Amino acid sequence: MILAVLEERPLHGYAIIEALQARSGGALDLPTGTVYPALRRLERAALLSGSWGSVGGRERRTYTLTRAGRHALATQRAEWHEFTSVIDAVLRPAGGVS
Amino acid sequence: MILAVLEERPLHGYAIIEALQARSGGALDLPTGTVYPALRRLERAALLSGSWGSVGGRERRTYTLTRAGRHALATQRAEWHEFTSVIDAVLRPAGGVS
DNA sequence: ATGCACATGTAGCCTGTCTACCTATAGCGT
DNA sequence: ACGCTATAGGTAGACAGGCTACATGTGCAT
Repeated sequence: MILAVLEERPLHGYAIIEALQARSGGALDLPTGTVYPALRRLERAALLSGSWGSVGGRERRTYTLTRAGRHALATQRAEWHEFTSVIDAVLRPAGGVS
Repeated sequence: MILAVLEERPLHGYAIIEALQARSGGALDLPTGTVYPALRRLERAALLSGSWGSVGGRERRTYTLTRAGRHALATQRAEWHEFTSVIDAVLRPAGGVS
């Protein structure tokens, strides 16, 4: 999901959290203790590149999707759809029309 | 998913694993170290009731959905659909037709 | 007799989310 | 001037749950 919100444009951590809230219609409210470590992991995995910048006196770390990140996003979107298909198949009500 | 496969009829642990494989078209192959502890948790939560029985000399623990289990299944199916909707909304490609 | 499918189970590792904290600045109202 | 709130980034430790690996034993076919 982080990769997805960064697809449009680079954002800093706090803005990523707000973007996730917005896109989910308020359903998601990921705490910073979840997002910041996740960003570190994604950066370590080279899917994001982060850079410090001072904007309006504020220190911001802005993250941008790398080429590998875009590729990973596409792959993981496909995996997500495959995953939900499998779960849906298992969860389908037993009540066959048979 | 375990609750879902038990909806049709009671099954023992090994058969639950096979049912999950079958329903998922082979995509799922949950190891016993995942399923058996899960069955314990579900039983402790009173969503399943298990009973030992000797079938063909084999000791089998057959699990049946409780009334609470059926209720939980319905609830969790709804939660799953809501959950995937939220994720899908976040993952949707940014490329709006706008 | 050997090995495979059936059948149940535990121990411990590992990952990742969450709660709870800490730090610091900008802008606003009083 | 002072405090509050939103903005901004971060860590530590608790906790849950899936997975690997291991342990045990039966029925049946070759």
